Amino acid sequence: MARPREFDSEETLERAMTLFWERGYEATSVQDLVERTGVNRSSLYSVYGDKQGVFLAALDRYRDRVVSRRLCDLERPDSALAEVRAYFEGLAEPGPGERMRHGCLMTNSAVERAPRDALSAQRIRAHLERLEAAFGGALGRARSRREVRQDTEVEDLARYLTGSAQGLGVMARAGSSMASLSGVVRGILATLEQAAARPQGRTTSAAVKTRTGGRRKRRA
Amino acid sequence: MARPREFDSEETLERAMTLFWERGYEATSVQDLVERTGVNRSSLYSVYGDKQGVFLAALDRYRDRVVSRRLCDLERPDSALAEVRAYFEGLAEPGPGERMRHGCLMTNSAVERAPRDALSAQRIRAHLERLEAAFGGALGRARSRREVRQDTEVEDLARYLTGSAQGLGVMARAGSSMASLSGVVRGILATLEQAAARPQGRTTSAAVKTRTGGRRKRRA
DNA sequence: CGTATTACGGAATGATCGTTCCAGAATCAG
DNA sequence: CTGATTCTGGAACGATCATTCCGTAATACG
Repeated sequence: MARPREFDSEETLERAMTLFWERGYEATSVQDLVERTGVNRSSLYSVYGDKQGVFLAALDRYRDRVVSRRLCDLERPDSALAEVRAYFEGLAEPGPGERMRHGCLMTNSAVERAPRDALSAQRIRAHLERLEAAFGGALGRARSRREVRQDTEVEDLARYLTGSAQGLGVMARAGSSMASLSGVVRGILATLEQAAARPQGRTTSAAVKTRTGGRRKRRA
Repeated sequence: MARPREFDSEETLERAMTLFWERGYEATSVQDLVERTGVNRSSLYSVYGDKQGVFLAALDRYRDRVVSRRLCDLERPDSALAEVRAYFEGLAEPGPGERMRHGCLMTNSAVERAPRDALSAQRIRAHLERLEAAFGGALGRARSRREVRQDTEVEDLARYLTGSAQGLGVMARAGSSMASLSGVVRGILATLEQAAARPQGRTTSAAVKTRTGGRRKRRA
């Protein structure tokens, strides 16, 4: 009915998200957002209401794009141990555009925004529950398929993996080298596999490969 | 030689530290510091130089008081598996004054300050290395004493524990319930113990309690 | 074409930011 | 007590903060 928008809201949100990801909420001014997105102040305010609105929209985009892409395989209804492993191995890879150097926007926001912004806190809580559910689902199936021990405490393990993922984000943002991050991931995976591996598997005795002959380890 | 100070620098730093711990760096204004510490702006600036100076002093105090107290047992030259366990169990306890609800100042600063402040980043890096060294030392001795398997990758395990501790701080700050935090700690410990326990230990066969008769699990 | 409607560009708002400055109060050496 | 020295209280600084306002440009409908 009237003058159409001149800016692409996808592109705008993407840039805003990246900016918040890099600098955090408080250290990002509206002026910074204007300059980075190329969108005028008035337009930003008319679309998103205020700075918090831009941030929440950016956080939602992060969830729907960045997080969902990483969790895609893990959240499939047939995911199991291999997908858990792949998720963490993916976290230690350079990734496109060195974005991981800034950590995880959810983790960063959990630290900086959750205690001061109820709406952010709500989204972050939901994200953590989503992560835990994804791990729990995969681990539960892994147990059903006897990829891990039958007495594995799936809930505890899922919680531990959720926490470990947050820790990885913190260390990445603290400037840990990629080698060091890989070390943490290796530690997480090694620990997970040792904990979950069927006890018969690692002994030197002859009683190996009983029951289902399923694979036990992927990496040589 | 002249008029003496009217404020106690110990008390001042303690309060500044608590404030930064609660709100983070950017969300804490110098005005907030003045009001919380009761010290005048001029005095704050004459003693600490600027806001960053106050923050760094607060961060150092956090390291020397809060962190050192928690790491005290773990850093003893005879610490081993029990001290690692005790460290994480201590993290899930309410603690004095509900301080843990704000997470860990080091972790918070790693996220908010490290990418933007080289001096903070340096201290945080040192802190992470300190944590890793403490875990590594204890785990190394645990291996020497055959409390854990001989093929335990101590370095990987230490890195994983360091990361897990950061993750705990994030979740605490995100508002996770104490029960949930306990679950994460339980997951970390269970995973650690499963990973480190001698493989013969958990089988249902009769070959239990061979070799050194050391305990394997504390919690029933 | 004319007009209603929307977006744009940028100036202007008051508040708050970190920091500085200075006059007066308080303490010491002599 | 006197004078030198240091700390204190608070005003004042310019810069920047998030937000609002408004005149103008650009489109769609009649």
